[in-house]
Amino acid sequence: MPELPEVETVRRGLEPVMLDRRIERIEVRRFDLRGRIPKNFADDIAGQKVSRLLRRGKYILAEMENGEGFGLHLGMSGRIKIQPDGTVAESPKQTTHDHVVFTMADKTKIIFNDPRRFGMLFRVGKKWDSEKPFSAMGPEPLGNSFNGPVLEKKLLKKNAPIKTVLLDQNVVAGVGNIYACEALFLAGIHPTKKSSAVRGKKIEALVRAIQKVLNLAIEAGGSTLRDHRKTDGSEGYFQHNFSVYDREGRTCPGCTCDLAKTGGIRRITQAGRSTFYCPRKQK
DNA sequence: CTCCTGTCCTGCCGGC
DNA sequence: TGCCGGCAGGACAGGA
Repeated sequence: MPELPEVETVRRGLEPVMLDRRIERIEVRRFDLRGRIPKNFADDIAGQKVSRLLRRGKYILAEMENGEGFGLHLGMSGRIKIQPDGTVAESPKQTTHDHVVFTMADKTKIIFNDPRRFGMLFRVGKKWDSEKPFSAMGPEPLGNSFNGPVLEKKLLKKNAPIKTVLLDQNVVAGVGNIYACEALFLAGIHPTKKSSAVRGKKIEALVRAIQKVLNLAIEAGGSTLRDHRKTDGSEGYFQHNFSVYDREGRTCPGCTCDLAKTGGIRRITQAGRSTFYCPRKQK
């Protein structure tokens, strides 16, 4: 589920309850998420104040007052639930996959829930930027270091289809299956086009398309297909603004095709993932 | 090295 | 209604 906009939505939801607040206690109920939560995780982190709350790609990073901290990845189905002290109890079904519970000094509970357990929770050092997943990670698409020339350099090195390459976090951070499809549609680029064959103005268009779709999705609170929720439990609504994703056989925005003739938006499989595109507008 | 496939895990949806 | 196969927003190992 969570791509950059969903993760950013969650990060923003965490700010008011976690930033500059002390974590009193951490209860890890299940350690066997992806990569396993380190045994000492709770002891290492609890008792400290959160001094910064960042996002890098699809990861949320919490930096503690001693400069170290932790990383959180929501995987496919991860959610963060925030419960003020005294919240009414949830049903067993809602709490079954509550794997980690952070209790803040003011007794607010921050719960990491993840049915599929593809999520990750791990420690990072002061120089997390030069550690494992982050050191090789591509630029932040909404930051200053993402532009045509930077993207072009990366795309030139690849022979895989452009859609597949956009999913590579070392090319650009935070883009996943939904927003790769949407950005390619906006830029008018066919998803099977070879990465290295996307050149010049198309690259500029792709940069703008990625930025546009991510910004719009953040404003909408992300896309809720099944799992994504804001930290208050409400849904994002960008899924209502999809141009092609999950719209096989339907028309794209502003479409003038005869659906009966064209069959509308197509769905193909690339590198094991569904790709949606408009064969008329994407070349 | 690059690229693709399979795998991790659970839940849900559609078809029969 | 009930069961079963297929599919899902991600990341990564391993094989070609």
